[in-house]
Amino acid sequence: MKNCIKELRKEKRISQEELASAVAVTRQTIISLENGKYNASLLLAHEIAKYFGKTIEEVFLFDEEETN
Amino acid sequence: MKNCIKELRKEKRISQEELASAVAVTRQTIISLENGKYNASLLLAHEIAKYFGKTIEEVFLFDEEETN
DNA sequence: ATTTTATGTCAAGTATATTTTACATTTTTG
DNA sequence: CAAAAATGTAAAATATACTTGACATAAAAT
Repeated sequence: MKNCIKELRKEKRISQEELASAVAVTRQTIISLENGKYNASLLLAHEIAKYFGKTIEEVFLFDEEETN
Repeated sequence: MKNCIKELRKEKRISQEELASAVAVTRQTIISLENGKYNASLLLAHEIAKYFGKTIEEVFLFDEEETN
């Protein structure tokens, strides 16, 4: 699964640290999500989408082929 | 977070087992989600929503107050 | 009434998400 | 250029999602 967190964050011109505290997680978590190291939980995905005023499916892109 | 998996499933008149295999998880997982024992992962949420032809936010209801 | 099918519970195990801490590198700013 | 701010890496610890298997009860079917 891909996401456009980094792009949305840069549009808003905020740092990883600001986003992290806005959605109540660690900066490490934001880094890992942006760099595709793992997937957000449903709650975190919701918080992030809400923060950017988007829907979950707008922020997280589910390319088919990943029913891993 | 709440969800209307059980309701959607009953509308479609399918068993937990059918849903489970359709989205490639265990029946246990479906039971636990329906009974609110834990939250789905983002990927599973997507699979389930897709299966029912809905968006994630239509199936999973994020009552605010749960930034636990 | 009894067999089958569907739903539920419990507990232990594995996998993955998130935290914490500490440090290295890159980018921005004065 | 030097200092500060932002981004990145790595590893160990904790939390939560998901699996497996075994068994109990409820609902539906014959």
